[in-house]
Amino acid sequence: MSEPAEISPLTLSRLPLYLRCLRQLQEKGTTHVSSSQLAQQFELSASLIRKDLAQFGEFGIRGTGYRVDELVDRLNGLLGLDRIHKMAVVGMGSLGSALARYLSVNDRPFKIVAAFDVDGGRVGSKLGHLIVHHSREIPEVIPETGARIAVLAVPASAAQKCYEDLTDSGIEAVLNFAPIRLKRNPAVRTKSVDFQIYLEELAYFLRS
Amino acid sequence: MSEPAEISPLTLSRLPLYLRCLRQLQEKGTTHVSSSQLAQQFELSASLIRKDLAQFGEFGIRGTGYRVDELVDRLNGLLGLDRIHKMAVVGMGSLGSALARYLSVNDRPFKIVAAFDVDGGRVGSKLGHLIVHHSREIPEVIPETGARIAVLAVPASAAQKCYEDLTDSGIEAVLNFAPIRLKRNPAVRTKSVDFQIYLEELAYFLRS
DNA sequence: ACCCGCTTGTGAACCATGTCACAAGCGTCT
DNA sequence: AGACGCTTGTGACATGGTTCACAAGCGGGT
Repeated sequence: MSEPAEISPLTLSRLPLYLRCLRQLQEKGTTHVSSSQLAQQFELSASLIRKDLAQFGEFGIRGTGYRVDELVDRLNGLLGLDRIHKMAVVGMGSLGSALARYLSVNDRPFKIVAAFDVDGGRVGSKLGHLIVHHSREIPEVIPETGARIAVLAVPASAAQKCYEDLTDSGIEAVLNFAPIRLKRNPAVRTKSVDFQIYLEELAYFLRS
Repeated sequence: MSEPAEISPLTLSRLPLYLRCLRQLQEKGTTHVSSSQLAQQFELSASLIRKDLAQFGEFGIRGTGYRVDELVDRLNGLLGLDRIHKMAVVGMGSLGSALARYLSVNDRPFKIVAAFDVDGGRVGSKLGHLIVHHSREIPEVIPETGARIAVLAVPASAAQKCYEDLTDSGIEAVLNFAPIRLKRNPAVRTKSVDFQIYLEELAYFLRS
């Protein structure tokens, strides 16, 4: 079809999934894969996968399927995973530290370039070869480091303030883990991950 | 209307949000609230909130709004948050430990009653006043403790095996943090939280 | 007792998403 | 070269969710 006008959010959420699966196939040496093979990997319908992929041009080969290498490259480019993404982590409590470790490993193109906290015991300490800054230094340090993504792992009471400091400092995307509904800056892509709410959703199914 | 036939998943995901906001209002001493007041707290439309709430009977008062106390009680009951929910945590790495701390605090009705890992250095250690068991003991310990919810925080390579052990042991709901697409047991409510994928989604918006 | 303002509950229109079914097209085998 | 099997790309349909608009109804003030 035409060029990526605007990917629908649900399609977008599946692309990284496809990509992950394709990389596994790539490592196994598989060169081609059909939509129905992909479909049974995840629990999705083959036609949905085809529709998702067809939005970015026709790179399937009828009768054969998709070339794994080509699809990986294309999706990587589409998602912007062919560049390095610099991230800042705010809040170095147990969750923030775990996330820092968790998100920067692997061959992923996400690198942590700054860390912040307000706790005197943690400010100045080391995260790998990074120094933990005080959160009040966000406005200076963020532009210096060039971070564009921030991971927010502070207590709910501090989250809104930190969020605003970050967005004011030029951060363009935020992944929030504080259990609070942020008042969003519309210019900044903001995604919230709220464990408490997930648990409460699960609890609903256990009211037997 | 009639009794909770089956709540749609999107409605369900908003109910905990409402509840959290309502509890805050309750603490501030607010007795009544209108759908439009709630709407501007989150970024939702008032009519959506009314539709969500109207599914469980009419407890709004026309001209006035909703009674906060009543709504809190009703939603609490609906989500099953008026009982204690026993949870098991599997994988006590940095993420698992952080989650354990994070999810069991507060006045929330979720209590951790068992913890598991495979690492010799961690098995036998203490989590609060709990002992960390070896994961191979899942089939015995889960039924003993009566846990119905499990939090999976193990490496991707171990996740499917652990998931199956858990569901075979009577676990009824799983919150998975391993970066992998689980082959699900249809009898078990399974929710996956995948940080890597969230980051990749955000990266898409940064391909300037 | 009545009126008036405000807010709910809800049917209908609108939109997004996913499913189905099938024509178009590639590759292979004879 | 031609026919066949398989798989994609895609239009038409079905489903589910949200917004809109408004009648119904509560409560306070006169």
